[in-house]
Amino acid sequence: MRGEPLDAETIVSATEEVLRRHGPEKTTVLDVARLLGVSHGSVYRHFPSKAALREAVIRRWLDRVREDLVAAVQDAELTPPDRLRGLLTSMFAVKWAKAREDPELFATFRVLAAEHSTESRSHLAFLLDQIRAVVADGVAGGDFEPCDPEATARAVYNASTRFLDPRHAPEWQSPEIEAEAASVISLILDGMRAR
Amino acid sequence: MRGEPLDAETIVSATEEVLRRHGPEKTTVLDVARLLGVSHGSVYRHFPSKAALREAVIRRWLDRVREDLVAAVQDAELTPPDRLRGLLTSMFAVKWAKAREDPELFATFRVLAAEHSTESRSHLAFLLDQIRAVVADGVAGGDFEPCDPEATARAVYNASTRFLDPRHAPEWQSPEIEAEAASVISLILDGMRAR
DNA sequence: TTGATGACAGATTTCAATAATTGTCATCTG
DNA sequence: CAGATGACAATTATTGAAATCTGTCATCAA
Repeated sequence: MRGEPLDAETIVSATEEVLRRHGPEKTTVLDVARLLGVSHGSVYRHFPSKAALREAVIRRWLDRVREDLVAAVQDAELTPPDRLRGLLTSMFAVKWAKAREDPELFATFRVLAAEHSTESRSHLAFLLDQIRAVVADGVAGGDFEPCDPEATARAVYNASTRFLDPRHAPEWQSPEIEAEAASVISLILDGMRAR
Repeated sequence: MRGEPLDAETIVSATEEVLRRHGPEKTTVLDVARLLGVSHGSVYRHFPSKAALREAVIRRWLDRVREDLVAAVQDAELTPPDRLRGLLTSMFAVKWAKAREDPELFATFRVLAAEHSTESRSHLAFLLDQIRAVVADGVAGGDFEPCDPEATARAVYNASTRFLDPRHAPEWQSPEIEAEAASVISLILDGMRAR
């Protein structure tokens, strides 16, 4: 019924657009099909359920957050402490930027993320792994106190919860948030540095 | 219409009871009056609005949390680092206990606290002050690195968000939470200890 | 006089009927 | 045949009329 062939990617983009316009509660498969000019049956050819479609949307969103993060981290010839500071600062900045540029859309993705814990968990695993790698480097090179990098990475992440967890997004509007984050990062780094 | 005189305290207790039974969405002033065997007009003699009544409930609840915390902190002759560890551990334990013993009631109070930010803020100020006092002691006695106790207390609190903020209560069910909290506390203390 | 009452207006919530959505699938089209 | 369609049953959301609640206040009782 249309010129271009309908594929999953196109459907995901259309879904994102509908989500942007109507929010997570009011987007229906029918809306998505309408935007694409196809019947809703065609959408079900590519996704087995509405939940699967929403999951594809959140997966792509999280993929892009990871891309942004990788782009933001300049893996220069810095020492591990400086690299860890840079990594955390970038993690915060990437999330804060997303949350600030379009708070409603961010809230929408937060709902989707809460719905699909598998995707959220694998995103968390990625973040932890980024931290763990820098910690391991620092321990190996003697910049950090000896420790289990896995456990320490988790502690660092946990201490950063306020600056990373979307549930705290409202607080990210405050102008003080940058100073508070810097203060926590310094506290963490001081705790890890070799004596 | 009743033997005992109706006072604000009695009304607050009855409101707590109704909240416990019906949850925050479904408790009405009429329910409270019914439980007390008075007309709802009598409730309005003591509280100008339903919001004011709910605020009184959350104030008393937070008062009691503070009492529990003060009781839990043994101000023994410990060094400031050990006292800070004990303080944070107690703060976590008190909140976790409340959340675990009756999750629905805890969720109810969370709703009330979100409604009345003034009360929440003054509760936060209390917690920060407890931390600040120990930090100041430690800095004065040379146990901690020199720092601004006010700012450091805030950093310590921010790093503890995951273990203190009611929005994270679901995670407090996990058996790993104690180990994770201990790990973050150690990270924080290592960062503060004098070198 | 102090404190309780219940009628009342306006706002909010409930509930059942109505409409829309989800997911399936037999059918159609190129 | 690959891919799209829309009728359909089951589920979920919307709607609007009726019920309930909030907050006020004139009235009453002790």
